[in-house]
Amino acid sequence: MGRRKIEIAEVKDPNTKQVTFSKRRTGLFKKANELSILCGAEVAIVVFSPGNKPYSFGHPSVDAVADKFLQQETASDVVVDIPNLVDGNSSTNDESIDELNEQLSGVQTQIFEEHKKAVELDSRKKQQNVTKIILNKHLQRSYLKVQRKVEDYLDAVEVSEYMLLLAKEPVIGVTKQVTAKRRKN
Amino acid sequence: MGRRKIEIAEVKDPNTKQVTFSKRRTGLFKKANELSILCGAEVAIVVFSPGNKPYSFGHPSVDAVADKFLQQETASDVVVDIPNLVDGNSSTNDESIDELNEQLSGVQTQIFEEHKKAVELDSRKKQQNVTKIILNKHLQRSYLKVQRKVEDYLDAVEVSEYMLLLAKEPVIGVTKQVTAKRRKN
DNA sequence: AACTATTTATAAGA
DNA sequence: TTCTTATAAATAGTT
Repeated sequence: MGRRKIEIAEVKDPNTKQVTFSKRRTGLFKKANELSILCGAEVAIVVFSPGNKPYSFGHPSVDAVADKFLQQETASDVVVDIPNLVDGNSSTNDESIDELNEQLSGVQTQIFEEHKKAVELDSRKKQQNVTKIILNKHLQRSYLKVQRKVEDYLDAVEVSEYMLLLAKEPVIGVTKQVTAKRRKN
Repeated sequence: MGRRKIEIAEVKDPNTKQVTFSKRRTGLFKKANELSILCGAEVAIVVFSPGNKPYSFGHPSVDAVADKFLQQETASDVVVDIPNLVDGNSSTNDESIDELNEQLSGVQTQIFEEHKKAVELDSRKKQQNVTKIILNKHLQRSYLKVQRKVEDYLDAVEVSEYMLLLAKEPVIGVTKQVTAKRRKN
């Protein structure tokens, strides 16, 4: 889109590279803004320049979109991780595995929710200009809660570890069921 | 850039909106890819479609760029928050405040490093297909460490809270010094 | 920073 | 959806 067509390959001249970065970053953010308005889409972009300076665009905000994305990532990890533990190793008792999975995902949901609260507290902290002291105390409480949940969860994992030792055959049903919940992309 | 010029305003027809989103999301990611190659820049994009489906682009990866960005955000928060606490309230002893700030940022650095380790462990977990059990135990240890640091830090904050009660005059020097470290954007 | 000759993205239509 | 194409928009090289 210029006087000449250029190859998409690293620009060697540092000065040209910086100019190109500046122009194209502006263009990219403009496109992102148009996309968010035209389609009501949420968009977050983070870019580090050749000189490693951070630039960001977000609608409604980088943090809001990032949190939403990371939560989905976390949630899908949570669901996917369980069969990795069980699959390919097996068991003699499908029902007890199902039950275990159910217990685990319950605990994981709790961890997730607590973490979400901690993150939300942190965001609020940025928006309102409240003193650090009070909110950090809330954060500390949330961390404590998360930590207890993690402990509980690890106890549950120990149980499932033990069950693996007793296990004999692959539990394909569990894997299938959970794989379906994995996100694309 | 089409048969007609369009206003940058929400597209009403849901079908057109979906088509527009699809085309423009493709275009946006293409531009992002070109930017990353031409300029050697790190780029991460997350978009939620009108139907709330997540799409992402990342070079070298969304997680890598997001982590880097969030770490900077965290680090800058840390530096910026201290003067907010002190500024506009005051003190009688600049030296002791400076010293306190120094102590606090030391503790904060430790918190940050521990959190970084925890995050890195989590990323590694995704990449390698190691069992969940072992890594969660590491994570648990990291969380415990972070928590202890947070406790230590909060103790330090208590001290500074106490100093505020004793304080009488604004400490402008501290605010200036630290404000300069705030990132743009 | 501005300016354009060109290339590229894309809105509408099939 | 995918393709086509007229047109709008972005931008590479220049000033």
